[in-house]
Amino acid sequence: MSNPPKSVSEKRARRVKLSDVASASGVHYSTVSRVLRPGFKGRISDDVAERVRAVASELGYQPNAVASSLRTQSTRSIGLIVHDMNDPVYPPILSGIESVMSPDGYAVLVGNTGYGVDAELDLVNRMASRLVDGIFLATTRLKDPAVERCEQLGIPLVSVLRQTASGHTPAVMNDCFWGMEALTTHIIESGHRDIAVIIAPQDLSTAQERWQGVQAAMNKHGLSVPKHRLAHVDRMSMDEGERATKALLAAAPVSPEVIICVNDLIAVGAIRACRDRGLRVPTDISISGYNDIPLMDMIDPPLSTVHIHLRQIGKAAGEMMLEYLSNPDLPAQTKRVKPELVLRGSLRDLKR
Amino acid sequence: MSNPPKSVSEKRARRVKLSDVASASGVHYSTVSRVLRPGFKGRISDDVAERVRAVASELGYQPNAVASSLRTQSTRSIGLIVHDMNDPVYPPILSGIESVMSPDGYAVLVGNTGYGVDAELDLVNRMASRLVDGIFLATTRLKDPAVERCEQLGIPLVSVLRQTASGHTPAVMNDCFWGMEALTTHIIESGHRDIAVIIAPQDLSTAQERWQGVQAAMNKHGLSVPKHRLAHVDRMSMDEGERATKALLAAAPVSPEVIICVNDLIAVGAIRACRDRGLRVPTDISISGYNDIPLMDMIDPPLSTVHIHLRQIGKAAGEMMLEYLSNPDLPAQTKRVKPELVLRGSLRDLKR
DNA sequence: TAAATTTATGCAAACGTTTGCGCAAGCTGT
DNA sequence: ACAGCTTGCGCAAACGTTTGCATAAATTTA
Repeated sequence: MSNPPKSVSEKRARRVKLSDVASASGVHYSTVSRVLRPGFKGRISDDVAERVRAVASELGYQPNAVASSLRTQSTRSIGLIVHDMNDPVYPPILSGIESVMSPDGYAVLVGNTGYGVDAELDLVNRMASRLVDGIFLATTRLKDPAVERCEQLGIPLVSVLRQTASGHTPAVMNDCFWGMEALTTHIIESGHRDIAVIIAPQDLSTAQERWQGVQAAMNKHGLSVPKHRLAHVDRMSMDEGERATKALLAAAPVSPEVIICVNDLIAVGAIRACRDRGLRVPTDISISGYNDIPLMDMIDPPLSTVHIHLRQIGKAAGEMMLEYLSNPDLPAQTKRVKPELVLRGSLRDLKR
Repeated sequence: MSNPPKSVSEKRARRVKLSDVASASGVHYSTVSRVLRPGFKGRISDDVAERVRAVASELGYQPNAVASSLRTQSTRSIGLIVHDMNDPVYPPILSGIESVMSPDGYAVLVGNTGYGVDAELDLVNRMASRLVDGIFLATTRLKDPAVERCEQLGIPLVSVLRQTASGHTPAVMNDCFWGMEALTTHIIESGHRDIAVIIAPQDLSTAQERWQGVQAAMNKHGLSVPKHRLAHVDRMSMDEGERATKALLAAAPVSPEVIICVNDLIAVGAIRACRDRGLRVPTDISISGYNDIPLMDMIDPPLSTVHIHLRQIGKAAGEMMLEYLSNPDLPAQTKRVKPELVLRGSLRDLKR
């Protein structure tokens, strides 16, 4: 019946609050608030302000952001939703965003969807519940329920890397069409004709644009990709690239001259699969990637790819978010950042 | 180009709150709270509960986490402090943490210190201000003001990868001493005698243990590292590795047989620097890393290194945090996870 | 059938800020 | 000296929950 005596738990140290500072300096706590609130000017005499500030720092006062948020309806926190932080494209974006938002006092809440569309919507709801001031969505699908939900809730949204079909979402993207068309053109001009392609789900604008870029370049040269030279991956990982490449190599008796991969990780998987099949890269088969993630210059062979300015895109997205936060009625704008061709050793020149 | 559906002065949509649901279902809002609060059992009749739930979902009610946090003094959010998310060791840790904390409703706030100790303390303060329920510190120094601050504030802390000098901090670490000693022993047993080492700042337990591991193995074989075979890096990046290696190669007329690097990124930089100097790896010089980050099996030459179970460490850290959150009086425990030697092509066997 | 107990709900006080409003002083100008 | 202004600060009401306590109704017990 008798309860065991409650253990002498050292409670979470009592935080000093406004009223503590107030009584210690002999003023009302609203005065303390006015003194300490950044960007509050005038209205309080200098000597009082100074005294309050002294007491506050002596007592080690730190504002309670939760209480402040409840009152001001702004949490100074923003969400970043990605497929999987383990994909090396995302950390530089996070860095970029942080570098512009953090100085303004924003904290970043990251969420991984694991490529799930339900998880994505769930994350938006959870972040909305936490009253984030805005959301960066890097998983934007051409038709995306998460985007609709944000609009419905009135949460400022900036789409990163990708864009919706309507194009009505504020977004900072890489120019994937341009990049992939340029890369494909280079490949064709190096003499390749039997071209295989590994593409990603076409409900992502990045995947769609890259595939369209390939097709545009090939059309321009009177070429096209036959069905047996086309493979699909569900997500961006080396394993998926390996699997798709094996399917590709098994689909026809003779292997293609080159495999254009939607992304570097896929390309690395492709290199692995080719080696497994005894094919030398690029002697027997050429391979290209996209993104130019770190280490692509160090692998064997060094990967020819398209360099995306990820950090710059992150910074631009952060700046765009700041704009929308200060002016919610701004019309949606899309910024496209041009990538750069990076030619290394994984592509053979058949002309020589 | 059509214009976006411009809604008139689209304010942030008014959130439906408890009292809305209450008046719509004809009960007091406290009743609604009791019905909706997860884990509240009994006390409310089934028909009322059902009606309230129906109204709530019809109105799309989502609790205001900020208000809830203010009342309950718990934000269900935790902080993760790292040096730099661009270092590939951190994303798997984040994944691991998220995989165990997210199902319990915790959100993760990430902060990058950029290797700054002031930034670290600042991050702790900012997170404390936001009332995070706990902090994962992956930047723990042997003597760390941030750790002290957390203790002082009573914020549950789990140190990840590293440990303080006292060892009194809850922590999940890799057994760096064991790993580096094993690797070094292997290197010595492969016939290497002229061994160079690139180490990191010794105020980090990881760096310290690895260096001690090297020394222990060498002592056991009657060897030691002369001053001109020792180089230092300030942070973990390829550039730093390249710089340190160049210093190493310039410090003596004859190059060492092997360079043991504190970390994979440093090793990659070392490979680059050696190539720059016209040295072939591993024919002319051997190189080893530590961590086994992704792609280390694909670079040229494939890197011999020590594999850390990063995701597993993240999960263990998450579980430990959950324990401390539910029982703050638990004594500090340190969990060490054993790594694995991964031998690939970057290490030459001088015995054959 | 009254008393005692249980059950289901309402009431109102927190949680720690921010901020509009009001009111004393102190000042200015006539 | 007095009306009007300005300045500096206190007062108290929010913000949207959670939760101890009170209470009315329903049920059981004596």
